[in-house]
Amino acid sequence: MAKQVRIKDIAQMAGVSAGTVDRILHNRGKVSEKSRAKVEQVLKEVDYKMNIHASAISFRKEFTIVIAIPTFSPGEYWGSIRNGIESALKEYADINIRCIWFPYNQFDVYSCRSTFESVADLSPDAVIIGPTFMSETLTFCQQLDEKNIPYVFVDSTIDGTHPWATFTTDQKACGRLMANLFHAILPDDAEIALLMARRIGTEPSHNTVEREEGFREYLAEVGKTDRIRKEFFSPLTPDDNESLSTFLRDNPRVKGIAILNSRGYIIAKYLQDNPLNHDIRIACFDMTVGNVRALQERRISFLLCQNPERQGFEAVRSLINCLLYRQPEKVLHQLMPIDILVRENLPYYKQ
Amino acid sequence: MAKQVRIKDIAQMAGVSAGTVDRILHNRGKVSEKSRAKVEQVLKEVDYKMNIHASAISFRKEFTIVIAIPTFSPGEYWGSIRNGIESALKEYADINIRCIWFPYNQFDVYSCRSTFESVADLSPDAVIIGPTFMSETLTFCQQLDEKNIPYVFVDSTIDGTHPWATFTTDQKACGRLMANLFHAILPDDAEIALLMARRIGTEPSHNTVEREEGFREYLAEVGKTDRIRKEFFSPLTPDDNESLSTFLRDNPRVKGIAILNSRGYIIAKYLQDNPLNHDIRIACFDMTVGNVRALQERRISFLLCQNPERQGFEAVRSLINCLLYRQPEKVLHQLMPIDILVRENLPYYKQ
DNA sequence: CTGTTAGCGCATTCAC
DNA sequence: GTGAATGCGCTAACAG
Repeated sequence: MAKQVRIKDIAQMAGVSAGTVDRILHNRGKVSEKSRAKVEQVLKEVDYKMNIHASAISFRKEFTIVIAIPTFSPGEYWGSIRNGIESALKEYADINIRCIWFPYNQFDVYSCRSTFESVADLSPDAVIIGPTFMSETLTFCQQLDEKNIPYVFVDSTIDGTHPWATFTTDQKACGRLMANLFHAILPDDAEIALLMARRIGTEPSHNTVEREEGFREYLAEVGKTDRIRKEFFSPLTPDDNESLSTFLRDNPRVKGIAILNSRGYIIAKYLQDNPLNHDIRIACFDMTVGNVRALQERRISFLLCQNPERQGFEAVRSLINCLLYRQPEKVLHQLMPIDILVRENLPYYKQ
Repeated sequence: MAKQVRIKDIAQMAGVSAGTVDRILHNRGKVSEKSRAKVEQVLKEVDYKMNIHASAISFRKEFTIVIAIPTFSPGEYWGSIRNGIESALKEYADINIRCIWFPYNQFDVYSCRSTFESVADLSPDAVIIGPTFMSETLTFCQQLDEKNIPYVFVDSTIDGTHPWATFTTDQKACGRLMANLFHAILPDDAEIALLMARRIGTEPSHNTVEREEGFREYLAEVGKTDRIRKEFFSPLTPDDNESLSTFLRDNPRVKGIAILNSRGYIIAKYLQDNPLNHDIRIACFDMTVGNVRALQERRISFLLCQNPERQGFEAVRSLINCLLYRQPEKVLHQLMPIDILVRENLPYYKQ
């Protein structure tokens, strides 16, 4: 195994000093054309890989990174993202990172707007954004672009921005996957209910729309579009879902219920309280506490998970790469794996 | 955010020198009871976390670690473990690790025995073992124990040994999961074929036995033990599976085929060449190239994957922790998550 | 047994 | 523009 090449070695080979090589590697400071040419020649010949430990240790600057994601109740999706971020901060505790949380209310545009404004005023070294409002995020990112502050997205992306990296899930693929599962588990003549959470005063979320697209696309491919029965329910007043009873009574061939967000446990609860005389399989998204319990008790059959912890973790990791090493990531837009959870493999995903 | 506590700080607080603190932290060298007590008192009060970068950088010793796992053809299970090991070595390139591969033939006891003997003679700093032969591994580990050489297991464990860590899958849970899936996807009156690969001159592998146990256990729990139809096939001569044809003809209610190892693609190929007049769903283990292709082409419905890359990666990682920091791992016996792969989420797992 | 000291590879500062 | 010098936190060798 060849010995690692050091800055000093490169300097010697190029007949300059270590300082000059450093200036070229990180393009900071002025360097004469002659030196630059010589060093770049050497760099082409040898495979220089910086020693990240040495780099980290002699890097004394403190970074401020701001995390602007929606607020959440314990055990919810955004909580997992936060967990991922925090475990990354712990892992990289040796690097001097000051981290400021700027949560905003994802159901209140004004909250989002004012949060983003304060962040922009603060001029941090980098930002992690969990976007929900499109135009607000766009404006925000333009400000960051102007100030040359790098930012990364978690959960989803906003078009027209220039993030350093994104860590998201392919929502359409999620929808396709959900359809794939139901197609696999249900008898040929069964119908599938697509239960959508009713949102007051807002359109359905971007994620949900994309998932439905994928869901329908897959079923169209296998020639089963006519099996879909779409219906709405109220996630906030679960007991008051009389329409759901009617719907299920009127559609006795519905053998599967797909919920394209994390509210499956509500339907599972409803069915537990108002049992039918035949089996119905439920699938939904995200390892929230409610869903996990329902999965354990077999009231939910499948859970699709988009690795939120990992999204948070990787977001921090990539920003550290950006700030410390200014190395362009190889994968700028990383799509998380979509985990399928059933009761039997659930225990191995906790942690 | 509180500033990191350094060895120097602890030394000052305890009224000793940095050298003494270092000796206590890593219990090397002799320390008086008095000093030890004082330092340990301080350590209890402050939350010391070593700066891994500083540690890594001043660590100049070269480690030799031996990797003793079965040989494999490209794209096979053990190849993924190797990939994981290599990507860990790349990630930790700054640490001076010399790594020697000692592959052995998992179908030849003598190969295993002689390989293990050479490794023991070599006296490396640490060993990664992919065990297949029980008593040979046991003897080997005893030798390592005597020489005080740490070792970790990947894939599976051997009882009676004292590994530093293990990275395996709960094979019984794998079997349960497989049963769970078939239970979910098949109509109530369907039967499930349990196809076992015939091995010449040896008993079925330990993994397979445990998986079958789990498989039967689950079906027993849901009262469907009588749905299992067990049968053997020859993985080495796939075209010569006349008995398979007979079996499937005689058991027309078999709607699912469970294969408890990675040879599902062979059955899928067989069914492609000898089509039946009804649908049969196939599920098996591991993301080998053959299985991945069959999954893409919908000839296999489900693949269960035990994260072999991660096993390899974590094995290296834990050994580095052991050798460098002598920190006991919090999780010594780590069970990998069991991923369920279908055609639609497959793309997001390549990498 | 203990304290002191010389690096590890890199970032940064300061003379030249 | 450039090179030399200093220090980051830790390990290891050495002198007492």
